[in-house]
Amino acid sequence: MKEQIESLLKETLASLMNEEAIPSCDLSTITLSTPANKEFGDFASNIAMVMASRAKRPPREIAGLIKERMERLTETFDKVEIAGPGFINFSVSPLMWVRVLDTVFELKGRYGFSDFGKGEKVQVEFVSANPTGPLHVGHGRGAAVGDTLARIMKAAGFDVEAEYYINDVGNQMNILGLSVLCRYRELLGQGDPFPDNGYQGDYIRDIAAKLRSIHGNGILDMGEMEAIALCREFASTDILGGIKEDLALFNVHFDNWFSESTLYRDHKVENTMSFLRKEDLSYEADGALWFRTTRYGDEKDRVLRKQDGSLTYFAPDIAYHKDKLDRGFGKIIDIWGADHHGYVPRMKAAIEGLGAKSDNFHALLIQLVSLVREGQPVSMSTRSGEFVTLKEIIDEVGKDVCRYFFMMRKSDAQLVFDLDLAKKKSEENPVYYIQYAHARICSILKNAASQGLTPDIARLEEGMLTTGDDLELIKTIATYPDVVVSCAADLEPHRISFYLLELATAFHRFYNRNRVISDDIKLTAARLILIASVRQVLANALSLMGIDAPESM
RNA sequence: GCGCCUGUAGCUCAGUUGGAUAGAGCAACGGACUUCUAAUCCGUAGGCCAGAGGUUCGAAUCCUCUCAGGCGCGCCA
Repeated sequence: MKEQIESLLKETLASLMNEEAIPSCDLSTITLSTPANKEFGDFASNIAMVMASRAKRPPREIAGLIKERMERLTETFDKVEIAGPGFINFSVSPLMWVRVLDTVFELKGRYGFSDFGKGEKVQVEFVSANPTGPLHVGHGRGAAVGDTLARIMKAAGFDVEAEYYINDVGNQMNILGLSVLCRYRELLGQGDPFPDNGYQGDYIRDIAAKLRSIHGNGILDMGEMEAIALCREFASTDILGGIKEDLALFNVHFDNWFSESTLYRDHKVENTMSFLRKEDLSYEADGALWFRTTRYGDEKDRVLRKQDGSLTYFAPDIAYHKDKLDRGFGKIIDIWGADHHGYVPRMKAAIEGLGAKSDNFHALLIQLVSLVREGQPVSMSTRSGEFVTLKEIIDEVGKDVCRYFFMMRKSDAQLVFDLDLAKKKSEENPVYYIQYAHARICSILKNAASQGLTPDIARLEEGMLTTGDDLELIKTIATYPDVVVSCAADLEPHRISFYLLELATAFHRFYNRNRVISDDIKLTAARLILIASVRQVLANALSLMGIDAPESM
């Protein structure tokens, strides 16, 4: 709806500009706002005030010209008014609003989809946890945000690929191998001291036990390097399998799993290094190799290859992002923990050095999650193996609650996850509030069906649903596509959770004040169409969040 | 010391990129079940948008400074 009105406004402005009645300006920057106060109509434009200074005429005079043209569109508008310093307020006619329901019925599960993204190739990379241990709560938030964002951007017309980057190279993998080997030897009565920097969690013992049941004590006879390598490969495969299971349980989907080791195998790291040297973006100093990131605004140059000859984490990461660019993504979105924010300028510099624009790259930073149980913080530290896994939380509170809670805040705000609240099946828990609205509607529809009544858009009579709560509900339904677009455009998927709350609230209010099934046959038919539309939109929005829409509760 | 994020009702947070009288939900208080699910609804109360300047028709939003909290400033990953 908003889009329709916007394009009408733009047409009007374009014709006024042609007549040189108003100064020309960039039409693409024009947007409508929705006034906080209902008395000001459905949409408002400040365009007259923006133009006033350049036109050297009072804003209300310019507003008058626009109003006069727009008013002629009597099918669309009930009234167009000038208010305050020069706002133009549009009240859309109820009949226009009601037509939104035709769209919902026509598009069904695809209502809310658009071609906003115009098929642009986008990659969202998220979670990307090292395969050295199970996913914990913090990964869960990244998973929920990333998966939801990917779904939203698909709906908004982008060509999206969700990717998981597997850091399966480097020292931490050897430490993993060594940790498993030690536990394995322990099982066989050989008590080597456990390494200080080893992975402490019990899952390491489980993996060691699996190795024993497969290999017996055969690994004891191997050379140290060979044994570690075997343990490393077995453990990372096993852990990655577990990660995949947890993500599936969480309804998180990836299109691609990208292994860091393939960057080396396919010489991409090497090629990227020589590319940088050729472009004079790297240089030798103090026995190390540096990237000139300062050329692109970083505060200091960064090391690519250390004095000892090994590469930093940054080096393969540049190769990885070069590979992303080579795959043709116009937007590269990385979802990182907020503690990596110092890494952003460096990566932006790398992107520019590789010949792309820094806007092609977006780092979405996810702030910390802290757990609270019975009012007390639950202590977590990865190093000691004392952490709460994602799976434990899902098992405790359920997938739906978990996903919703992770999306309740904008991602750069810290999140307190209250386990007691999450488990409450009451009004305090927004997930149940929303799902309850969906279930209620299903219940009414079932009830109606038992009386032979089914929602049929063809039987919607003109003039129905044009007032009061009915109209309010329709207006809320109508904003849904705008919400999806705004989430995608601003990379703020959390807004969808607030929209759901708003729609559920509007429905519950409607339900308590109005009857759907009544003696009034025409009104009943119309309201069945209305609530069926609400149900559809609830289901659509929930599905973008990967949350179920239950038919009964 | 430098940089980034945060600061909005008692609590937890929104605020559509600068718009009109700053909004929800909890908690508090008062109401609504013979009626399609009360896991719901209606009403009341609650504010110097951390503070001070500035930019303009107009600021919670942009700029500068101050204060408070969090996080980063490796040839770690």
